[in-house]
Amino acid sequence: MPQPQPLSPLDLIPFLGETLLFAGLPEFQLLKLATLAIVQTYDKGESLFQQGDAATGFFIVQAGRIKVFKVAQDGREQILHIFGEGNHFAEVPAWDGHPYPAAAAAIEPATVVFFPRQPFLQLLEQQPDLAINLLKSFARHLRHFSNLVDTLTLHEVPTRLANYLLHLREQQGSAEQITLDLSKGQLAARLGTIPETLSRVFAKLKRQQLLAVNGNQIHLLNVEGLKQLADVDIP
Amino acid sequence: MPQPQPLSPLDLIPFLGETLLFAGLPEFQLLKLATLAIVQTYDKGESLFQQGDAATGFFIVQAGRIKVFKVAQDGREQILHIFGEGNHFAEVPAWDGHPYPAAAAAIEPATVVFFPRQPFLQLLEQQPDLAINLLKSFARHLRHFSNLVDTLTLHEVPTRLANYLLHLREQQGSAEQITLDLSKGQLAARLGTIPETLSRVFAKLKRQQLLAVNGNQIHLLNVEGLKQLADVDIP
DNA sequence: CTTTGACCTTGACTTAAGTCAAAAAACGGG
DNA sequence: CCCGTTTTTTGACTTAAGTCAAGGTCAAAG
Repeated sequence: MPQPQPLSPLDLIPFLGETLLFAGLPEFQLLKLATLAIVQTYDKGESLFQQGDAATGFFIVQAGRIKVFKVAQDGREQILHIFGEGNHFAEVPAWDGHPYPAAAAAIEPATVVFFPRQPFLQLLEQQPDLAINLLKSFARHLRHFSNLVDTLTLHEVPTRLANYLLHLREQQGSAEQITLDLSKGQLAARLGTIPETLSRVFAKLKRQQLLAVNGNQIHLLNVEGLKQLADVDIP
Repeated sequence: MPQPQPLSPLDLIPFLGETLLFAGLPEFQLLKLATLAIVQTYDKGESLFQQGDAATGFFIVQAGRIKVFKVAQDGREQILHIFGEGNHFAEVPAWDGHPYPAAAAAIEPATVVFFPRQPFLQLLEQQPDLAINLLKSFARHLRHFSNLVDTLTLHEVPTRLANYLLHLREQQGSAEQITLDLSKGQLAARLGTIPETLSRVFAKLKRQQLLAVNGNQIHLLNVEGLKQLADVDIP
């Protein structure tokens, strides 16, 4: 069960003002928002909502990370997106009122700010800026999805992994030593495969001297080779 | 090469007013739009733009159908979306100014209305209603994508085909006799597979007495069986 | 007609990746 | 520090779906 946090709305204002969604909103609106917000904490693995649940609102991550994912009947998971600090998600269901199209759960202990649907819609009417921010967010998500479909259907697992690792490398300052930001099991779900296969692909890349693995530490031995394998197109 | 059509702007107004994107706009705005619009016709197979092209504007389909798709280096295609009469597409690139993330081509002779980016952005600033319509459109696309990823990664080809056929059946009035709206080759690309595999899956479903195929006419012999195979979840 | 080209189907084969099972390694309390 | 749980790896096997190549079908064009 999520723990509602007794936290003063005032403490939330600076945080909200820095999120992309609420950037540029006047102070008094942020205050209103902050009073509506419900801060919740989740344990690792705990579920925020299931696919098909009625959409009651949307979320902003304050700490930790949340995965949004689809589940097959056989239990296999496909992660659609992982959201970290300052990211917001489930705005579409909050906005259009249809059920959540995917499930969400914490992949590590997390604190999120929940905004109920109705007040959010009201605010949206009063604040054209917010509509623009929402558009930006939707546009980002659409590009993400188009990229995801490309990756998952037109590339094989080694390519997807190489891609992922190279992105991670950039995020972490382009050194050859990188730290996985997901457990291997979760990484498999992110890449649209299963842990066994991921493990084998890591083994294969090791054999090819492309990288070395030590727990969640990956040493990229041959970045050029990985790039060739990844052979990305426009994201 | 697309043929720009010499068509009076006035003729376009009623059409534009009925599209979801421009629904509810005042007449004088529609007129402005109509003067900006460039009507183009494309032959079957002709390309509107390539993935990575600079986004110069967006499109509304007036007649025929357009596919938006990703291409792998080996030439394999994944269709992301098919747009028919009254549908609009590529609003994201037109809006955010980044390159088109996928390619577009006509799957049959088509007439589209092209709107250049800059005037569109100006109009958007003047018309908050348009921003709302755009949000609706983005939201629809996002749900479509989340569904697409689910289908492509969590279900096998026979399931995907059964799903497709059942949707088609609903569209066509729920009779057992349906007409494919795509060539089998394009259907394969839509379902994330190749023609050979699709052909074999059709053969398999025939063998299981689930359907009968005659060209683009499909007779659904056992709708319940297909539903079981499709075993859809929330779209 | 009959020829041409686009589209579709079929067969034989290969391959990427999933399944199942078990062992090994890593982790987190108590 | 040890024990039990979770995560990861490995092996043997299966399977869905892709590749390659050859025919077949059909309709429009000559």
